[in-house]
Order: sequence, then C-alpha cells, then structure tokens
Amino acid sequence: MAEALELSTTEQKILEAAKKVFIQKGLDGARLDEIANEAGINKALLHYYFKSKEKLFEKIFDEMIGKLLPDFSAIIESQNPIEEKIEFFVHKYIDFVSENPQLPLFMVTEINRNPQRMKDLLGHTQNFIILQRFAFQMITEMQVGRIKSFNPLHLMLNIMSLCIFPIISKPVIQAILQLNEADLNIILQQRKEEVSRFIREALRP
Amino acid sequence: MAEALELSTTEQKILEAAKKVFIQKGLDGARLDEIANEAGINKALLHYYFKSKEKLFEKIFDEMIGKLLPDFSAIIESQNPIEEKIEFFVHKYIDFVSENPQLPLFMVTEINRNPQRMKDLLGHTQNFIILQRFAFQMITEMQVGRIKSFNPLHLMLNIMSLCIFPIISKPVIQAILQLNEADLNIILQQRKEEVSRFIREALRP
DNA sequence: GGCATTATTAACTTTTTAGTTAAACTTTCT
DNA sequence: AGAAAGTTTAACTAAAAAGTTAATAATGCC
Repeated sequence: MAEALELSTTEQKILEAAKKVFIQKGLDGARLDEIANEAGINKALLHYYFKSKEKLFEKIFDEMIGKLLPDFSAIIESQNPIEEKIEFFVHKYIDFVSENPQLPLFMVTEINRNPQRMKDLLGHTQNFIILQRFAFQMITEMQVGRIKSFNPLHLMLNIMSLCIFPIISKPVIQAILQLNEADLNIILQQRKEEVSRFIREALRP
Repeated sequence: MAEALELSTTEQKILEAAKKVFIQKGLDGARLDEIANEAGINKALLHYYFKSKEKLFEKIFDEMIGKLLPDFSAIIESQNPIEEKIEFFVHKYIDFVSENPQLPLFMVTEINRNPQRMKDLLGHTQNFIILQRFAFQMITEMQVGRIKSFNPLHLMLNIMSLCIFPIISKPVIQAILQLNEADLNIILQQRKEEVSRFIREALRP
C-alpha cells in the first residue's frame, strides 16, 4: 500500500482552493461550499480527505507558517559586508511579500486570533535560527564600527516593519491616496530602493 | 420629540460590547449572542436598536475609522524643528497604538476584507489633510537642508510602519521570542526611543 | 390612576453552514 | 470478468447563528 506517498490530484486541488479561500476570508469567513466549488468537487470530499474545516485549516496554516520567513540562509552566510546583506535582504523581502501579498496579514490575523496554535508549532521551522545568526553578525559589525550601534532586536524589527507593513496596509493606503492598483504597485516597488537607502543612512557610522 | 439627541444607556452598552467583540473576533467571528451577553441584555434588543449585525458593525467601523489616526494637529502646527516634531510624533503614536493595540489590525483586516467600505467613507475624516501638511513641512525642511532628502510619502510610510507594525505582529513576536506579556511590553516601550533614534540618524544631513 | 409610548424579554422561525450517509462510479488486482 | 478497495456524488441531518414576534415591563404624560 503506497498510500500518502503521492498526493492525489484531488487532494492538491482541495488544498489549493482552501489556501485561496482561507487566505482571502480567514478561518471564520471561509465557507466549505466555496472551497469545494473553487476546487470543482463535492463538499463531502473535503470531509473524505480532511476530517473537518478546522483540520483543513490547520494543514494550510502549518504549511504557510514555514513560508512566513523565506530562506535567506544564502544571503546571511555570504561574506559580503553587512550593508550589502541588508540591502539584498530588503530587496528580496519586498519581492517576496509583493509576490505573496496576502500572506503576512493572513498569518498575523490568525496568529492573533489563536496565539496558541503558533506556539504549538514553534520549532518546526529553522527560520528563527537564521535570524539569530543575522543578529549576531550585526553585533559583530557594530563592534568593529562598520555600522552604527543599534539594539539588534529593534533593528531587525525595523527592517521587517519597513518591508511588510506597507504591503499589509495596501488597501488602507490605496483608499487614502485614491490610487489604482497599478500606481500603488509602482510605489511599493520604489520602496525597495527607498527603504534600502533609509536603513543605509541610519546605519552609516 | 427629543429622540437621538441623547444616547440611551442601553444603546451605549451595546456599542461598547459590540466594539469589544468585533475588534477581538472580527465581523465574521463575532456572535450576536456574545455581544448581547457582554452588554448584559437580550439579543432582540440588538435588533431593536440596530437593524442587523451588518448595520451594527458599520456603526462601530465608522466610529473607529476616525480614530485610526489620532489628532496630531497640535504637534504639526507647532513651531518646533522637524526632528523634534517627528520624535514627538513617534512617541505619541507608539503610546496611542499601545493603548489601542487591537485597533490597527482590526482596521487593516476589515478594510482588506471590504475595501469599498472605506472608500465610501473617505472625506468624513480630516486626518489626511493633517498628514499632507506634515509632508509639506518635511519637503520644506529638506530643501533648506535641515534634514536629508527622502521621498516624503515613503518617509511617512516608514514612520508609520515602524510605529504600527510591531504592535500588529505582537503575538507573532511573542511566540517567536517566547516572551511573556510584560517583557514584550517593555520592548515595545523601548521602541519609542529606538525608533526615534533610528529615524533621527537616517534623516541627519 | 390610567393610557400611550418606549424598552425589554422569552420563545420562536429562518437561514446558513458544517458535517453525514448511502448509493454510484472508478480503479486495481487476480 | 468480477470482487475489493478507493473515490465521488446527491441528498440528507444537525448545529449554530441571525433575525422575528408577541407578550410583558417600565416610563412618561394628562
């Protein structure tokens, strides 16, 4: 019996549909009928493959949490000077959240609504260790005076904030500035350079 | 007939309860029974005062949207140098979101789920104009060389991001860093100074 | 006091949505 | 071919939540 070795097409279709609907509407707002429609199958199949709405959601959530922080090991491990690393990180990160614009808000909302879920899941991901190493590198470079000294925790919060928050609040910005989708996307692309420069200037010794 | 001139106690109790539950659980997650319980009244009274869940929600939402940006006119209008204004703004803003920690995520989530709602509501608030004036001041100070030149839109997005995002992602940070509520709050208070300094250094000519 | 208006409730109906079942269809194995 | 296991569906039930109603209690008015 080779069960579970290979995902059936139906199972994948369900997961994709569920991902789409859950991310768009959240756990509470999502409807199983909508997921079934989206996947082009009967609702009963959802229960056949995944016992319940909750279980299906957890599957999606667990899979997503690994993607919250993409794999930046290559950047971190490289021997480039820290300013370049940060610049590269910012570019890559803004690209990443631009390609997955709904991911941050989804994760933040659902973790907020059920913090325990995330606590239970910690350790399943190595991303924290990578961030820790990054922080350690920062301290080293601060000590040799290549960049100005900041609390590394806050510095990393700053970098993350600058990259993620405008994506999360896109609809708010859009409404306030009365911009169309295309114009706003241009602004968000500009940010790669603006944010890089902002951080660079702040860190310049 | 003096109707609607003075809010009845019951109406206020309902609004307060609804605010609490809606902010905590969102439109989809909130239950009318829970709101009624919280307000200490019968569920039918909700319909007596506000026709439907949707209508009640809109009332709350409309009231909240004005609070998204508190009134900073005093700071903006003062004659202090721009660095001091920004520093004061950051302190006040972090205080504000710390006191209303659930507000930003609530607004962002619901605006994201129904962008039209916010677009319909624009103009009801004067906050945008204040921000515009702030941006204009920045440009002036950049021209006379008191602060380094940045795109003012991005600069304001940066300031907002640094103040708001860590509050929004509090549960995520808490889970990752394995901190208790008290310790995390200390870190968020530290941010007032860290963020001020970060921006100050970035802007220093 | 008693009548009219407003406020409040318990119990009910309706609607929505998650979850189940039994039967039909497919695939696979011998 | 045909039995067994796996897959899929239409139609159903159960549960939860929104919304309604008709009767009761409180309030203000003459």
